[in-house]
Amino acid sequence: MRIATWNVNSIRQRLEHLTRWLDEAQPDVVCLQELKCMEEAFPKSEIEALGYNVAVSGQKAFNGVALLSKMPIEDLRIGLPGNDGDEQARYIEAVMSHPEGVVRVASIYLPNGNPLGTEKFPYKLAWMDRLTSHAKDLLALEEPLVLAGDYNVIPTPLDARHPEKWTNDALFQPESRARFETLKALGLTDSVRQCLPDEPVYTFWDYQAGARQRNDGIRIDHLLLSPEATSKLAGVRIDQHVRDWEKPSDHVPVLIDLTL
DNA sequence: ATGTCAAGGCCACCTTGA
Repeated sequence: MRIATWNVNSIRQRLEHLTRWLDEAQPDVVCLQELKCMEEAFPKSEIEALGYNVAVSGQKAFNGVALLSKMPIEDLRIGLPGNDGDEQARYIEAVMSHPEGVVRVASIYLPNGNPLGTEKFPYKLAWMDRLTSHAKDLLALEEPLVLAGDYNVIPTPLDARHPEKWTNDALFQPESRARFETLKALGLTDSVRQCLPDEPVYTFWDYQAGARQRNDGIRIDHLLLSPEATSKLAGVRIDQHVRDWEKPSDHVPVLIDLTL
C-alpha cells in the first residue's frame, strides 16, 4: 500500500499537478494540506473520477486538509481533540479498510508559528502538545498508524541545507524540535530517516531567492509510523521533480510503501 | 537583498499568511 503526503498550496491552483502526479505515482492514500478553500469549493468530483474516495476539512482562504483513498474511508475524525474553540482546519483522520487489514491515517497541517514573539508561536507549541496527547491515545490501539503531513518542523540540522538561516524561525526553534522528539518518543518512527538515515533530503523550497535552483531546502513534511506500521515499511520516496513543474507548490509529495 | 505565491476584499492594489 502506497501512502503519500503533499502540501499543495491551494488545491484549486494545483488540481492539474495533483491529477498528473496521481497518475504517475499511483498512491492508494493521499494526505493533502493547505487546500485554501471551503469544502464546497474542493474539486471532489474530479478526484473521485480518478477512483478515490474523498474526505475534506476546509476553511476559507487558509489551511484545509483532506484524505484521498482508493479504499473505503471509515471512522472519520475532523479536528484535533483538546480545544473545541480551535476553528482552524488542520487535522483529519480516518481508517482505511483493506482486504489484508486496516490502516489509520491522519493528514496534519501543523501551525507554522511565525513570526516569533507573536501569539502564533505559543499556538503552534500548544497544538503540538495536543497532537502528542492524541497520538498517545491512537498508539494504544496497537494498529498500523500513519501520521502524515506538513509538520512545519525541521527536526535536525541535517534537515536543512543552511541550518544557520533558520535559527530565528519557528520551524527550527528548540521548543518546536523538542516537541517533535517527544512525539517520536511515544513510539513513532520517522519513515524517511528510517530508510535514509544520513541523506540530506528536502521536501520544501521557498519560492523566493532561487531557493530551488540553489537546493536551499528543508525537510518539514513527515510520515510518522506506529510500530505496527514500521514493521511493514518497504520504502520511501520524495518526488522532488514535481517542484520543477510549471507553477508548482513550494512543497513536494513524500511517499511510503507498506507491505499491507 | 524578500529575489514569491495565493486568497480575499471590493479592487485594478492592498493586506495577510506562508
